[in-house]
Amino acid sequence: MATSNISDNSSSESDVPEVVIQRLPLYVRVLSHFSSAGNDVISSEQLGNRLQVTPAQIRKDLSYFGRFGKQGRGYDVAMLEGQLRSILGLDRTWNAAVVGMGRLGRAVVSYPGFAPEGFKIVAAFDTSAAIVDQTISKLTVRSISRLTETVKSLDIKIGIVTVPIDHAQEVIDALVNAGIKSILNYAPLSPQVPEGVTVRGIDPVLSLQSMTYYIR
Amino acid sequence: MATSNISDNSSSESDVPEVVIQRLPLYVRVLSHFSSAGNDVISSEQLGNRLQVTPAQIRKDLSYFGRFGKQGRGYDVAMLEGQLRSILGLDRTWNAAVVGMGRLGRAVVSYPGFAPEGFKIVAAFDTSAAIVDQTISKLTVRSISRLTETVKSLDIKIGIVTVPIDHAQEVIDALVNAGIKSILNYAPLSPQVPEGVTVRGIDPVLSLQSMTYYIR
DNA sequence: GTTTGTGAAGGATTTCACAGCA
DNA sequence: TGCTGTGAAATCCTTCACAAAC
Repeated sequence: MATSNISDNSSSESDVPEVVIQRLPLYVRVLSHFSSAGNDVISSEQLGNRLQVTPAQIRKDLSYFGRFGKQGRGYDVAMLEGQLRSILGLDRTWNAAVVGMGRLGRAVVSYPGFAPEGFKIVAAFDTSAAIVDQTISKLTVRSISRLTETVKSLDIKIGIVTVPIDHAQEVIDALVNAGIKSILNYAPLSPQVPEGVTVRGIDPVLSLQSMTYYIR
Repeated sequence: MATSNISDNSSSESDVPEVVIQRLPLYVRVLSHFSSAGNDVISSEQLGNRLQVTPAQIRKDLSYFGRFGKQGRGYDVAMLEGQLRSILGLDRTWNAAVVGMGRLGRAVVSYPGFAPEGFKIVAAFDTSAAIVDQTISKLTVRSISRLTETVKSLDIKIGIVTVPIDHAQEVIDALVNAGIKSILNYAPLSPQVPEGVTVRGIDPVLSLQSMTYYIR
């Protein structure tokens, strides 16, 4: 986990390296800025400059999925963005559930950055009777006992864990039991998950702790 | 980022791979849990099990820094934790400044996870006259024009960027100009920084966008 | 002239496997 | 016996360099 803090337990990967998959969203982001700026063609060198990545790496990464460029010219910005979005599964919306409605969970459900990218938080869970049934950011908090049922009925594919560390593993187990295969984990812990479940950790302390090495 | 989303522009690295440095904080974390649980010896296999890392990798990682174990026995938990903390520079406190006191900045300054790990947020900055001079979580918000002066006077070594994307690069430039070498960036952008400055990005959307590949 | 796509080369990281020590 | 530390091997990832396409 850069920060990393990543755990991919997928079983039979096609054979695209995990690192490549993680760079694609960066490319999508730059392409979308580039097209907003009115450019409709981009070269691997221009794309690389924005991301401090070599042009060769970008071309190699893209070559895992097809031939998207034109020699002598570069890539059509809108087309490449569309292709990458489709490869990543970003050409649809994804429903997510947040578990843990303390300070952090509240911050997450009210974060305005998810929805524009197609990630919709459609349910919020907590154990505390004091919080269950409250309405937070238009979501009625549910008891965690209703997790599996809700995951099914609302077609939830992503779990976001914002509980304190001492309940994080059990919440992750519950999400896995409910059939969730993608988990965004804000708890400062490397959870155990079965094969086929992907966890990404968001852990600012871990990031700080590795940066200090370079300035100590 | 891994969570990825990392940019290390350090110049003359000793020659310890960056990935190794990023795993050390994970080891520290497990060691600290382990010692709270009352164990005083741990093997590379036990440590690896907790983190889904092979024992060989742990031993190899540690071997960059010295010989900390005892054959036939394992590692003294407290000793190893202390050594790793010292290697990472975690045996002291670090002062940090948050720039951008909107929703995200407020969440960051009130996050209780930094202080126990030795990261003290000692200053908060914003551009908006409406916010400057307000007190948020015991910090009086300062005008960004006082950045360099404050970095010096408060011995700030870490910058935390929580401004909107369209001001993020200029804020990062300002931090670099003020002499900051470690930046934790919450803005969804890969900033340009000179050599010798390390940036770690916290970017939940990017994490989600690479997970969907595996479930699409 | 420019820039892609890609085998081949190079470099980096991980894993193996075992000698050596407690 | 049990487990570390570490060269060597294996694997993985990045960069090179150039033929082909526009």
